[in-house]
Amino acid sequence: MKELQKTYNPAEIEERVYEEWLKKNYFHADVNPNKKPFTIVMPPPNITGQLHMGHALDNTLQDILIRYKRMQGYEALWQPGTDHAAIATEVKVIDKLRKEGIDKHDLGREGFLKKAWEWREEYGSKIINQLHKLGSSADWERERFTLDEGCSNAVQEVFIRLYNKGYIYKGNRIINWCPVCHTSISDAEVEHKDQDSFFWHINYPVVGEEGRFLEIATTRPETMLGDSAIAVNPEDERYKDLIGKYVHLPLTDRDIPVIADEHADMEFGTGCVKITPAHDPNDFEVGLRHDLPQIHMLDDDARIAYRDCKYNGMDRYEARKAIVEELKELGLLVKVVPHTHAVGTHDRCGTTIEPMIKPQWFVKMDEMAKPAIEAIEKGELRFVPESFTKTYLHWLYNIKDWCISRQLWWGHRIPAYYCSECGEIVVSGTAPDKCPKCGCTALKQDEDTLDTWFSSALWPFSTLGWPEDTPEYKYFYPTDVLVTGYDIIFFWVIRMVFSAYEQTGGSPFHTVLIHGLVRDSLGRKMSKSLGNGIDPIEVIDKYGADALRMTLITGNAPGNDMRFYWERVEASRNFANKVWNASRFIMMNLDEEKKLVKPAEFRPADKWIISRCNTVVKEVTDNLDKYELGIALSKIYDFIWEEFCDWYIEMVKPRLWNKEDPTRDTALWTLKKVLNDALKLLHPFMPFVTEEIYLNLNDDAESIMISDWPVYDPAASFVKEESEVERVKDAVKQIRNLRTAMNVPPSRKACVYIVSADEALAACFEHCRDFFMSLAGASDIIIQKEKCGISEDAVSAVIPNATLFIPLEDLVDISKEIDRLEKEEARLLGEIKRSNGMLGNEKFISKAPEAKILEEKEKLARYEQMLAQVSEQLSNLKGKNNA
RNA sequence: GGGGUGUUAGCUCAGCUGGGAGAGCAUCUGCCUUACAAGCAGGGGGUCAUAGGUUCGAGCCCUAUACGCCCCACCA
Repeated sequence: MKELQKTYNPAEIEERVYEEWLKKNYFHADVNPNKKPFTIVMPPPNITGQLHMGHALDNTLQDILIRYKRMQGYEALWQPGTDHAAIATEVKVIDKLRKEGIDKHDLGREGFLKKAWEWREEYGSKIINQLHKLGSSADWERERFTLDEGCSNAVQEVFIRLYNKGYIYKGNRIINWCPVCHTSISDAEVEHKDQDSFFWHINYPVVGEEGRFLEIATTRPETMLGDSAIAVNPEDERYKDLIGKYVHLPLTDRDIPVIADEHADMEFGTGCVKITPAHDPNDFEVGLRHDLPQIHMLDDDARIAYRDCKYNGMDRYEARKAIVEELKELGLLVKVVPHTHAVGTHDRCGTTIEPMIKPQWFVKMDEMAKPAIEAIEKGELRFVPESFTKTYLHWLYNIKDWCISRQLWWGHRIPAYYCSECGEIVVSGTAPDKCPKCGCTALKQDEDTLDTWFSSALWPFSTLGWPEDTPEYKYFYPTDVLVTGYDIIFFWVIRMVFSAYEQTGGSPFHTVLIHGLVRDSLGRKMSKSLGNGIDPIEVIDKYGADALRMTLITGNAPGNDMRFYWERVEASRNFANKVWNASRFIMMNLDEEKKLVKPAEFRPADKWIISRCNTVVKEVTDNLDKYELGIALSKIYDFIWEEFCDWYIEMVKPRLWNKEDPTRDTALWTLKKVLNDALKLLHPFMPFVTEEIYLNLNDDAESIMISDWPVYDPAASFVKEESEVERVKDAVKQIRNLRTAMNVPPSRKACVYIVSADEALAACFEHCRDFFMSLAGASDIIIQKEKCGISEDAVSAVIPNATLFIPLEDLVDISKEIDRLEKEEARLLGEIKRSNGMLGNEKFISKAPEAKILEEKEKLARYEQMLAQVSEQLSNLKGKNNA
C-alpha cells in the first residue's frame, strides 16, 4: 500500500491514469462467446468540431453505462468514430481556402477533395483527443469515419438496394435551396424563424374590365414576376364571377388566369393569393393541380433572373424594394401592413432559404416509416424518458419524402450514371462500361453527394462491418442503448431506426436514452454568437474530469435541460476531495505489514455500515438498470459523505486510536471493505479519482475498471443492528442539539445519563458506548433503568423508550429549558393529533393497506410514550422553578 | 394552428408506481476536534402557480385558468 498525496490534484492524476488504461488496452472489446455483449455506438462528432458541453454530457452518460456493464462482466463495446459533416466541413474548408485567396471552383473537384482530406487529417482527431480527457473508455482501436471505405460501402449498398426497390427516386420537385451554400437541404434542416415584415397589398388589373382590380396581399412582392395565376376560394362570393377570367400581371406583358382553389383562405388577407409555382411549396402544389406553368425568376444566388427583365441580377431583397417602388409609381400599391411571419432559414448558415424546383434525389418515406412506428408498439424500441416517444411518433406520422442529394463535393457521391445519348439512369457501385439501353459508352456520374445524415443513419451497423457478415456484426449487433440529445431525434434517431429495419430487419438498439441541453447560468443556449459557451476542457483543467462528469449528471431529471454553474463544479470537486481524504485517513491507519482477514465477529457499528452499504449496492444497481444515473450518483454521494464519512469513520475513531483494542482490525477491515465497494459504485461516474485510490488502497489490484461490480448479499443485511445504531445516532443528535441549545462549549465534556426500562435498548447503548461518548462529547455515560440520582434540573431529551439527561447545573437556564421542552411537547402533541386523525378515520381503517395502518399505530404508540416522558420532565422542572 | 413540457426554500433543481416536503449553493450560530476549512456540528427558510375534482389520503392522478419554455406547421 502506498500513501496518497496530501491534496487531491486531478490534473496530476487524470492524464497518467488514462495513459495507463490505454496502455493496458482495457477499452478494447472483442468477440467473446463466453460473455454477453453490451454495445453502445457513439454519436459521431463532426470533424469540424471542438468538444462542447453537449458532447461532454452525451459521452459521460455513455461512459457511465459502458463502465458499469464492463464491471458487471459484459463484453462492453463502445464504438467510436467521427462524421464527415458534409456541409459544415465543406463550408469551413471553403472559408480556409478563401483566406488563402483560392476559390473552390479553381481547384476543381479533385483538388478540393484533397484539401478537404487534409482538413480531416488536421482536425479529425482533435475532438477525439478531447474525449480522452473526459475519461471516455471507448474502443479507440475501432474508431471509424463516415467516409472511410467500410462506411462508404454500406452507403452505396443501401442506396442501390433502395433504388432497386423503388424507395429512392429522382424527381423535379420543389426543394429548399440555400443561396449561400448553393445546395438543396432537407426539410429537417430548415429552421423556421419569426421575422418582422410587411404585407404588401397590390392591385392586379382585371383584363377586359376597365377600372376593376383584384387586390392581392403578399409578403414577397418580388416573386410576382413568377406568378402564373391568382387563386380564390371556390366558395368566395366576392370573386366568383372572376373565376376563369384573366388579370394583367403588372411589370410584365403577361395576363394570368384567376383560378378556384381550396388553398385560398377567405378569412386571410384579401382572399386572393398570387400563385408562384416555382418559388413556393404551396403554390407548387396548386400549380400541379391546375397545370400551371412553372416560371423561374431567381437564380442560384437568389438574384432576379426573369427573361429580359430590368431587375435581372438584382438581389431578392433589393429587387423587393425596387419593385414595390415601381408599383407605387404605377398606383398599384394599395397599402403596406406590418406583419410578422415565420421564414425558413438554413440551420447551418442562417440564410433565408429559397424554395426552388430542381431535379433531386429523394427517399420515399411512407413504407419505411411503418416498421419504425411499429417498433414502439411491439416494444422493440423505447425511449427514456418515455415522453420522447411522442416526439418520435409525431415525426413519423407526418414524415415526408427525404431529399438526399446535395450540391456539394465533400461526401458520398451518388452512385448514379447518366447516358449522354439516351439519358438512361444507371445506378451501380461501379462505373458501367456502356449504357444497358442504347450501348453508348459515354456515361457520366451524378455530380451530387448525399446528405450527411444518409451515412449517419447506417452508423450502428456500418461501423461493425455491414454489409459484410463480420464476426463483429454478428456478435455486437444490434446494439443496446443509444444516447443522444432530444434535438436530433428526427435528424438521426428516426433515420437510424427505419434504415436498420429496412436493411437488417430489426431495431438498431432497444433503448434510446435522451438527454437535454446544457445551458448557461442564465438558461440561454450556449452559442458562439453569444460567446457564452463554456469549454469543457477548461472545466477539466480547473476542477478535473471527475468533477465535470458529476456536475453534468446530477441535479437534473433525465431529458431536461440543465444550467451550468461553476459553483456546482466546485461542489463536485469537493466531493472528490472528500472521497480522497476519507481514503487517505483509512490508509493512514492501515498497518502495512499486517494482512487483514475477514473478522468472525463485528461490532454493531460495523454491521450497520456493512448493511447500509449492501442496501446502497442494491439500490444503485437498480437505478442504473433503469437509466436513473443521476439518482444513482446522489445515493452514492449521500452514502459516502454522510453515512460513511460523517458517521462510520467518526464511530470507529476511538477503536483506531487505541492500538490495543481487540476490535481495531475489525474496524479496519470494515473500513476497507466498504470503501472498496463504494469506490466501485462510484467508478463509472468518477473514474479517475476512484482508480487512483483503488490502486493505492489494494496492493495486488490491477485496475478498478476491470474489477467486479458489487452484488447485493442477503447475508450482509443486518436489520436489527441497523435499527439499533440508528437509535443511537438519534440519541447522539439529541445530545448535540441540547448542547447547542444550551450554549455548551465543545471543549466542555459532560456526563450523559441514559434512562431506559427497555433492556434491549440499554444493551444497545452499552454496545455503542465507545463511539457514543466521542460523538456526543460525553465524559462518561451512565445507563440505568430508573431516573434516580440525577439532579432535577438536568436538561433532557427524549427518544423512543429512553430519556437522556445531562446534568449541567450551573449552565442551565431553567426557564429556557422549560421553553424548549414545551416546544417539544407541542410537536409531539401535533404528531399524535395527526396520527389519531388518521387512525380515527373509519374509512382509512377500512380502505388503507394493512401495513400502512400498522405503521401508523406503531408511530402513535411511540409518540405517546415520548410525550409522557417529556411531560414528566416538564412538570419536574416547573415544580422546581416555582419553588 | 398542432403537439410537448414546466410552475416546489433566496437561487438552481430533485422528489421513482399517490402514504409525514428534500439536495446543492446562499444565509445564520459555534468550532482550525491529530482525513478533509474543498471541512465539522447545529439552525432559519416552502398554502409544492391558481381554482375545482377523484381518493381514506394529492407535490404526484383528472379538468379548467394564468404565466413560461420547447418542438413541429405551406395561412399567402
